[in-house]
Amino acid sequence: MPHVRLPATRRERQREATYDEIVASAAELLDEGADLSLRAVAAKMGLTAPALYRYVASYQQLVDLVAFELDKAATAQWQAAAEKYPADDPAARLAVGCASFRNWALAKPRQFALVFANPIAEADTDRRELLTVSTSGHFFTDLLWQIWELYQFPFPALDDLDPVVREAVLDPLIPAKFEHIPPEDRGLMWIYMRSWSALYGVVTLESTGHCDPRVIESGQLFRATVLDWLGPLGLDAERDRLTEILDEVLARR
Amino acid sequence: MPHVRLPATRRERQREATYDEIVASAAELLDEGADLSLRAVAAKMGLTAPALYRYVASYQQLVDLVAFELDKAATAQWQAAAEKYPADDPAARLAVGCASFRNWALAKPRQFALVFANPIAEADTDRRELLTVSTSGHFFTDLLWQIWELYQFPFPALDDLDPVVREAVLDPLIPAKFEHIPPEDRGLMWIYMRSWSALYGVVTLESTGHCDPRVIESGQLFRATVLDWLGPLGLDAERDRLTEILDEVLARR
DNA sequence: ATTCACGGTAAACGGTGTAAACTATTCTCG
DNA sequence: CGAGAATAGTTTACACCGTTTACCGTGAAT
Repeated sequence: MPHVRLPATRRERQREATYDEIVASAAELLDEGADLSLRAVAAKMGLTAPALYRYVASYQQLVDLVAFELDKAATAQWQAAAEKYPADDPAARLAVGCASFRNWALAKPRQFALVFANPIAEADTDRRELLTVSTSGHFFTDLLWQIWELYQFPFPALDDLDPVVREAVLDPLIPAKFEHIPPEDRGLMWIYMRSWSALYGVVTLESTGHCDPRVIESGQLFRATVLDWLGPLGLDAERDRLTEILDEVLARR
Repeated sequence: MPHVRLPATRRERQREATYDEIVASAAELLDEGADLSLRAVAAKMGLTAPALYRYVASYQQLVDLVAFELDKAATAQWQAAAEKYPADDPAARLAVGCASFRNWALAKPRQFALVFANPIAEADTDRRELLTVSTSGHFFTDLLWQIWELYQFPFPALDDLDPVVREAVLDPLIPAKFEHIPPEDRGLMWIYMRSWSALYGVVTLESTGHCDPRVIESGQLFRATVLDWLGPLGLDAERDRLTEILDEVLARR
């Protein structure tokens, strides 16, 4: 029985494989330092450009597809690294996750830009929806939730939140595993948004190069930013241990 | 005497004017929502595309030129807004500056991406040099310096800094007015890098749209991020006043 | 067995950045 | 003043790009 994944018809399986080949070819292009283009992807697959339109409605959709899969693949990588620490040590896992995220962003700035710096118009609801299923978002929210379960750090009560923000944390439009968080604990999502903003900020600054290269090399800006969050996450007691873990992963780069 | 600016020869003046027309045309294009392209700029000027190569060696250089001028123009705007508060109130000026920066980034996301999210390879020394003269950087470092003169907030001693970082603050490769800061006070630059990283982070997150639109609309993420920096900048006593100023500017959007 | 959807092709359009060769104007210098 | 050089344009051409249209096999479904 040759590894049945879905009860898909033959044609459907073929189609799925073609999608895989599309993102594989795109990933190759990016790794080679070439720009991502519809025509180049088609050529690499031995297809003519218009053929790709059977799979993707526009160049933008190709980009979104590739971005989604790159995010997924990268997250799997961070997750694997994080799982060197046991499931009952989510703080260590988060430290590894953050540092791995940065390592990836610095190693593959073009891929990072594609996934995380790609402008998304407020009006474009389709592309917004794509955002909500981003794998990396789920990875980080889940870790934050586990840390809270263990360390019970404080977060704002719903009543203390701005009404608009309250709405946003109750029914998030951002990537997050929030379904299992009871509504009254959704203040946690605010902590998530704020910490993600901080992490996203340094990493974007460093990955796009709008920063002194020596500062990037030293990793101090990133390190300081992450360490500032240990307190708010109730991890003060773990400071030394987590710092060591962080430095170890950063050194791997 | 008709406004002599430089003892330039006739041709040089003509050339300068053409440069101005280039950035003006490019700015128009962006404001119209069209993409920036060499050919479109040329067409708008009534020129043929290759003619622009007399002024700019490549498309990338055109982008850099436009980015530089957009940054300059935008900074002038923030500065004008900030100067509604007196020179001896740099804290108020910084609050206005930060909020104006955000307002601009949200109002002109394409321009923001051009100036601040435009990837810069570490190797490209020419483009790196361009960064060091960016107007906005000078604006913010200057304000931070003035705030320090007035409030004397603490900053790390050179000896407490990572050696690589110490090098970077002593001889910065980033946009900053640092010449008048005595070497022993260059720890200030570290505070600048950290605070700029935080400001850049939220604003980029919001401007590129990788964020819940409702959270952007509320301004709470940005507000909270900025307010977190009042403490480190010695502005705790001014908290209420500065918050009011911040909210007033944010409401202008 | 016929129909029809699917996945591909070729050709074409308008757009992009860039290189080369050529030309007209204008400044500079002997 | 006139010759020569530098400057600022042109035309033409090339190789890409995304996208549309019309066309055509093959294979699945009725």
